[in-house]
Parts: sequence; C-alpha cells; structure tokens
Amino acid sequence: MLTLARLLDIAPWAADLTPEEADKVRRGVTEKVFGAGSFLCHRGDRFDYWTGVVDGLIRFGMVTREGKGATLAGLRTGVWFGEGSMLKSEPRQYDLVALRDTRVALMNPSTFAWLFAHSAAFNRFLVHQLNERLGQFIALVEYERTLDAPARIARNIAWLFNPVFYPRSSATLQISQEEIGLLAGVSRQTANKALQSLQTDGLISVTHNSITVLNLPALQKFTSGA
DNA sequence: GCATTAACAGCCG
DNA sequence: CGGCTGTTAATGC
Repeated sequence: MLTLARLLDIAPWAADLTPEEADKVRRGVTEKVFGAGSFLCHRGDRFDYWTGVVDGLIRFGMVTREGKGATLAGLRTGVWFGEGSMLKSEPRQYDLVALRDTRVALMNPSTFAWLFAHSAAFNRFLVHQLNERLGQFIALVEYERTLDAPARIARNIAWLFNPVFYPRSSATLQISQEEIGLLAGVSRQTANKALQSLQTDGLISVTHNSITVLNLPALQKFTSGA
C-alpha cells in the first residue's frame, strides 16, 4: 500500500482529496516499471487502469494502415491519463510505448469508479483535464498534415510543458534529442536541427540531455520554420 | 529539395 | 567508458 506521502508525491490531484478519499486511493494504486521500448498496451488491448507516470517518458500514439506512426501525445513524469477508457470501459484505441525505462502508478478500475462517484475534488480535476485534452486534440488535426519538422518539435515540447497536466514541473526537462525525435516522428538529426532553430529564435534553451522552455505561448502557436 | 539512415569525432557525466 | 550531440555523406521520396 502507498504511503500518503508517496501518493502526494506522484499525484498532484490527491492534495485536494478528503482523508477518506486519499485512504481509498492509497489502497487502490500499485506501481510498475516498463523497460525502454516496451509497450504498456497495444491498440485493441484491454488496459484497465488509470495511469500516472511516476518517472519516465511514454509515447501515446497509433500506427496507421500504411505503417506510419502518429504521436497523439507525449506523456512525462507527473501526468495522469486514461480516464477516457476508464469511463467508457472499452479496449484502448492506441498504443502506449515507454521511450525510456518508465515507472508508472496503476489505479484499479473499482477505485477509479468509487472516486468518480464520491469525490467532488476528483471530478473537478477530471473535467479540467478532459477539457485541456480536447483542446490539444483539436490542434492535432492541423498538426499532422501542415506542419514542418521545427513546428512539430515545437508542438511536442509545448505539450510536455502544459501547466494543466504538469502543474508542478519546472521549465527544464531532462530529455534527449532522440526522444524528442521519436515523439515528433522525425529523425534525431532533424530533431537536432529543429531544436537549434528554436533556440536561435529564443523559444527554448538546449543543453546536454535537457530542454528549457523560455516562451511557452510562442511554442504552442509556432507554425513555420521562419 | 528535403528528410532519412549511417557513420564519425567530440563532449559530458 | 557509455550515452548524447553536432555534423557530414550517401540515398530515397
């Protein structure tokens, strides 16, 4: 069973729960590790957990009929996701791949259902988060067809720094250029060029194995290489 | 042209 | 040393 301190450490939303609710959650969450490159679930699988990323990086995406990968979202340390599948109780429509060794927290369906039925704070969190995700997915429509490599990189970085999903994160993230490339669907070399160009524009600052965001609104709206 | 793979030297932890 | 970075060369769409 999770300690209360551990729960609060890995789940920002838990701070708003009543003591009874937090107690229920502590007993309904387990932690698990997935190795780099391994799938948490494939499209069509059942994966009946509401999931928090305790430490790591996950690509949330799908493979088209032509075999091309499309990233729907990058998920990094601190995020909780999967509420859509929990509420609908159907097989996952997408793949979840760990891009590096990743530790996750898994909430039982029964615990999720109990929270959903009993906790006002939890429901407020869910509505807020679903609303934010809706906006992100609307932006995806434009993303795949019209944006060049630097713009795709910019979008992916902006998603990783969304303050709704990552309320406690700093402006700096430990991530390699290869991992950014995997998320954006471009090669490492192309990711390298794009990052340098975004740095020249003053939107981010790049150092060894890490990215610092300097202008989040500009990253979100970024559309062209010029 | 532009992006991709392959390959390499240099750098950081 | 092992992993990451910046760059170049060859190849493909």
